[in-house]
Amino acid sequence: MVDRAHGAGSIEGGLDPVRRAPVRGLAAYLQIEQELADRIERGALRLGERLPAERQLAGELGVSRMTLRQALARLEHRGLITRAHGRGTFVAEPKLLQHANVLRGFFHETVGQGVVPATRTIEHAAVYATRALAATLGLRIGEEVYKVVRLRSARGTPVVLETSFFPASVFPGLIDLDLDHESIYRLMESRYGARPVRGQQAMESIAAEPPEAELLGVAVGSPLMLLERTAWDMTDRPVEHARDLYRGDRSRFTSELRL
Amino acid sequence: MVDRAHGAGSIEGGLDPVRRAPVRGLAAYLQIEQELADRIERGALRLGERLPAERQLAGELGVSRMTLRQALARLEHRGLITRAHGRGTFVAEPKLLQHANVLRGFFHETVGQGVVPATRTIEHAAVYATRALAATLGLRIGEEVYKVVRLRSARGTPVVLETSFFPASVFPGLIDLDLDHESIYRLMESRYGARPVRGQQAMESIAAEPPEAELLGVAVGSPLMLLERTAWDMTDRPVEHARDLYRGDRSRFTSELRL
DNA sequence: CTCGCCAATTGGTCTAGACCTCCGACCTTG
DNA sequence: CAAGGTCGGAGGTCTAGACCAATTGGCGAG
Repeated sequence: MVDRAHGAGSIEGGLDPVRRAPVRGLAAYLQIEQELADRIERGALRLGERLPAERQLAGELGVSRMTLRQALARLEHRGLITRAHGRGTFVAEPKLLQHANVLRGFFHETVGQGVVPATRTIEHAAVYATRALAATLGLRIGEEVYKVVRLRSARGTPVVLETSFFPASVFPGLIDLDLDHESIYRLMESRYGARPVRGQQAMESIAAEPPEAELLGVAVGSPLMLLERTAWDMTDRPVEHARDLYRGDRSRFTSELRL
Repeated sequence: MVDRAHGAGSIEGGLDPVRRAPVRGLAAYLQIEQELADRIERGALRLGERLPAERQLAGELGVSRMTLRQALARLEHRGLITRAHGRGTFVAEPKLLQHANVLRGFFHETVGQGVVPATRTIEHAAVYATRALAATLGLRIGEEVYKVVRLRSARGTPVVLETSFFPASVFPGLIDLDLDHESIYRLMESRYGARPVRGQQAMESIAAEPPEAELLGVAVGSPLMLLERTAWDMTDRPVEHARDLYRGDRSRFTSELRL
């Protein structure tokens, strides 16, 4: 009954249409958002189905319409519902995509969608930082750096050739770990406590040169997407610089923009 | 005085701190959002500066606190302000290094940097929306759409071939205006009061086909960057869909990422 | 039967005020 | 002088009700 963060009023959650498991201390609109999101993602509310009108649903939940609308606004922003003036509120499709490489902000559509990419390590070695690499990673020239080249495939087709550089000073011994069966990013976090949280990237369209063309299984001169990126951890230490070559015919990068 | 979309009450905009240019028909919280966003981006509100308390600011604006909070929530989401429980609301970054193509979030490095691109209009006509275009712009199939194809060059070299579509219902008569000597985006704002504020884009690396190869001055099969984008205005109306083809050897797109 | 208008329904916006929690400055106290 | 409590101001949540605008379906007029 008293499952409020703060504020006046009370949640009753009376009827059946939406019955939250009361969570003490969580704001009413967040509880409602959570419950409705669960129902949608579980499929309890079918795609395209119309929700009860706002006034009615608010009544059933024992909250004011404005409070319910706060929850609905968040669900709409998440893409779980759509609202149409004069018509009603409808369940949208559960968008399960995204996140794996959230850092990129981009979503690589081909590899994405639940398809687990196969990874083949082409090369991994400790090398010495060149002038450009040292500048990028904030190191001195000649400092030790781990280089990892991996070919990732989806559904048996090579999609991207990733060449990554990690500063050895931040990840000592990383090169000796089992990189084939464990995500590098997971290892970064679990063993070194350094996780990329910020990045800068650049994209270019280039023609495939012989070495990468062969690995990616395309003709020399085919269009590739070159994605160069550098990532920093929470304390602004550079943790990775990478040069990724995506097959043009297997890759599409999307992003949202503001202003 | 009565510059309302709908709803009760009235905006007075009394004191000086925030004085909106009243726009008939635009919701109060959107007007406030716009005005505050402008001030922040113009630098009239300095970085880190504290805004007046919500109750005070709402009073000065002649709106209720809940209405003001709607505007503040949107500004916070856009990253223009930060709010701290018990402390206040503060101006975040002015993030205004980008200009003309700000919407893209990307900075087209080659064309960017002070170089004023020359624009040549290849085609401009009123056409009818195909199925795909209608879906993208939220129109009915066959509805009128303005198509504008422009070739932009920097330092005498063609760089990008832009094909844009604008819904005629939003910009009636746009096609008859002087698009060669006036920015389309400026016209959107000054004559129609619709400015893109949000976008979704996708990038692909493709090979040049004969028509665009000739216009861009590259060989057929050369790598190009295909950038498809759709933009919405503040009221979530689609205002543009574009398909841009950049020369791969003259373009590099950079972006910042979080998380 | 068709067209157009009207009314009910639904989401969109707004209000005025209430109580809660967090934060920080200030003051009291040991 | 340091520790701790108090209190005012800030944002966070919530309400009950009002009017506006888009949509839709039914009903009446032609």
